[in-house]
Order: sequence, then structure tokens, then C-alpha cells
Amino acid sequence: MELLQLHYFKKVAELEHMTHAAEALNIAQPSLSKAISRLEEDLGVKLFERYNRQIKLNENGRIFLRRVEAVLHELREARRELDESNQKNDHTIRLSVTIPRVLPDLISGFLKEEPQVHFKQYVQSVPKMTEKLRSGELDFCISSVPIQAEDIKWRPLMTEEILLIAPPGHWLETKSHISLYELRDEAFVSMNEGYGIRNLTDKYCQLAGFKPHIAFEGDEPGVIGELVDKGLGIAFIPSVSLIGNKTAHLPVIRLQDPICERTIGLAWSTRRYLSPIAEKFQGFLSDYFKVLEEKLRKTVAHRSSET
DNA sequence: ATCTGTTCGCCTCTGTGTAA
DNA sequence: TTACACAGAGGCGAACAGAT
Repeated sequence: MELLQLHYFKKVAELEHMTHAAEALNIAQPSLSKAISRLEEDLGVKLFERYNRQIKLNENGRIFLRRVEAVLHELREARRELDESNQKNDHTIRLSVTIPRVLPDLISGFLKEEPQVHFKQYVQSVPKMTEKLRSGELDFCISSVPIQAEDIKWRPLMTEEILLIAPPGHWLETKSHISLYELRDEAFVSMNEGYGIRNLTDKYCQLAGFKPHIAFEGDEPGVIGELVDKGLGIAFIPSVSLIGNKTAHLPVIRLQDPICERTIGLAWSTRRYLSPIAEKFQGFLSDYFKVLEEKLRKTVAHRSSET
């Protein structure tokens, strides 16, 4: 069995079309047909069902494909590891985050220690993140939603409080704490459904016994504070949103019954080789978020006591 | 007529065994 | 270690069969 045959098989399995696969592989179609036949002969089983002019991957083919993908993945990782140990890589860390607000401080902090590192940041949905972690297109994801999938490890980095902001002059302005249920008749400004923070706060409201009345929803976290400021409604915000000055003048109220929190975590693929620099970044993240968690706790205590 | 997969015949290249 | 013969895989174009 040849490595080349495995590459050919993978392409045919993907496209389920001999001619298209041959074009993609830049070889003549009969060569590909023969290579697949030889592979099947070698394995002693058919990997494809032939119906008239179509070929379809059969159960044997699906089983074999899973193994072939794992083998080819291992080989790619082996090459990466060798390149790394021979200093051929450019120290790139590919990162996706659901909380971009922390990025400038986080990255500049790490670059002070490791100036040769190059970061690539991507904005992605959690399902896309999972897919890209698995394929090796991403090294890490920092997400506020646990990523649970085979071969993916998700480790909590920090837990932060979810708070309430209200327009100046709102009756909540004088409160430092409020029970969630007392907000049942309020109008909310919120992120669209599907965003982690929205799903989480909907769940908390449901636990408190009501469905929030959403007066405005959007997909731009940066404008939530401004909309609240204009009096469109109140809004749930994670503590980390207190970083920056867009909400600096707005009353901040802490929630109770239940206490609302969310956990930020780091996800990576356990099947992939982590370069020494990536491992160092992992350690840096743990320390960074430990410090940030403490800083946010103090900021929340200070801001809520101002009301 | 066109499209698609297989088979055939041929050439080239590579790996392996053997002799010098 | 080198040179040579051989087998087998990979490549191609041509031809074929069968479906649309």
C-alpha cells in the first residue's frame, strides 16, 4: 500500500467522481481508476459501490476513509513537529475568540515576552471554531461557550459576573443589586439569538420565571452601551465589557436570584502537536485571565457601589 | 452524441535481489 | 559498493461498454 494511493482514495472519496478527482489530482482518469482498483485488490474489499456511471463510497470505504484521514493528519503533524524542532516555522499562533475586547491587552502582553510571535485572529461561530480546531487551521479558541467535541479539550480560564446596565435616570439607577425576577416587565437591548451571552441570559431569565421583552436586538456588541444610554432599554453585559469607557457613565447593577455568571475557557485539539511557543502562550493565558478575573471583581464591586 | 468508468497496451521509474 | 536484471506501480492514450 502506497501513500500516494491513500491520497488518491481520499480525493475520490471526497468527490465520489472519478473524472473530477483525476482532474483535481492532475493525473489521467484511467491512472486513478487503476490505482483505486489496486488498492481495493490489496485490501481484499470494495471501497466504492459502482452504479452505472456513478461511484459511491460504501461502508468499507467509510471505515477506511476515517483511518486514512487519521494517518494523513498524523503525517502532517509529524512534518509540523519536525519543522518546529528545526526552527523552520514562523512562530504563528492562530487564534479565534468570542470576546475580542480582551485581545489588544492580551496580545500586546504576550508580545512583550515573545516579540517574534505572529498572531492571526479569526472571528467565528462556535461550530466553525470546533471544525477549524480539528482541521488544524486554528491553534486555540477562547470562548465563552464550552466547546465539547471529541479530540477537543476545553479548560476554564476565568469566571465573570453578568451585570445589568441601565440608562441614566432609570429607576434601577439607585440599586446596587437586583433580583432577576424584578426585571420581568423591563425592555431589554440585547444581542441576537444564537450569541453565547444572549443564550445564557435567556436561560437565566427562564430560571427566574420570565421571558425577557427584547426592545432591540443586534449583532454589534459595541453599540449595546450606546443604545442603553439613549434609553432604549436595559442590557445584560459581561463584566469584561466594563473594560473601556463606553459604559463608564452608566449605572451598573449586580444580579441575584440567581447570581448570573459565565465562564471563559480555552479550547484546543488534543490530536495536534503544540509548538513550544503555543504551549508558552497557553501558560500565559492562564496567568493573564487569573489577573483579569481579580481585576474585574474589583471593578464590579467599585462600579456597583457607585450607584 | 455525450459522458463516465474500466480495460488494455505500452512506456518510465523505482525498489529489490544478486553477482562481481 | 557498484552494476545489472527483473518485477511491479504509476503514468498515458486509445478503445470499449453502458447510461443519459
